[in-house]
Amino acid sequence: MIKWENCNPDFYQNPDVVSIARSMLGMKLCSNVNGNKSSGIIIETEAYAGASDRASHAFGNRFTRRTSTMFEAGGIVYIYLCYGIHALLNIVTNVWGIPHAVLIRGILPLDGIDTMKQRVERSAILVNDGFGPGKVTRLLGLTTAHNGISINSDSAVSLYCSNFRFDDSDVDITPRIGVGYAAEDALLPYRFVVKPAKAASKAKEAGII
DNA sequence: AACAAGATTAACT
DNA sequence: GTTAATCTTGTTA
Repeated sequence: MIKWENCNPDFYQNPDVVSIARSMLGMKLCSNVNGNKSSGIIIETEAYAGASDRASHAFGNRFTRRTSTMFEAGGIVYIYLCYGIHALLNIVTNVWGIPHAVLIRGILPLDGIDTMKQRVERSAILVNDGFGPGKVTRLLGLTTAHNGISINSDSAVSLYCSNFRFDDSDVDITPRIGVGYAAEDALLPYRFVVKPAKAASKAKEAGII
């Protein structure tokens, strides 16, 4: 039986955003919006290393109304609109003043399936319906209105750890998606993926599903 | 004040 | 494989 515990606040302060992105795989991401609770196991992440990373909105410490969220101390969410349609969810990391973030690109749907069905107007939720950064926020009911809120059990967004981990052999490490404009930084191995079908079978073995 | 581009998705052919 | 949908943001004038 898996026991989920509130993520330690220190977890978000770690200076190594790439290692945080890897260790978030297998953790449980929960939302509580208008009293509707839902959750999923994180199966895909990307690290964005702030000032030194050409793919980051905060490259060169660019500080604007939008990026200001990332300069806050780790442990809050950065949610922005992409292509005018999709809300993308990031976990802000590192200490105040260093704009690191981890983009949540995929979850395995877990709790609150009925709520998710309503949100996507479908009669069923499949294993890959949370695979894709815009689909994550849609399933969880998160929007840009949630930008900047802190991550804890009383918040609309919370994150939980357990002794469950995906093995390295289950994790694909690749360059990040859609950042071709980032010159040499586009090639960095900052994306971590567990394919939905594999994640589902591992979660089943562990008794999570 | 105007404009080009974007950390995407679903529905096409 | 291609493309439309859709709109905020940051940059330039």
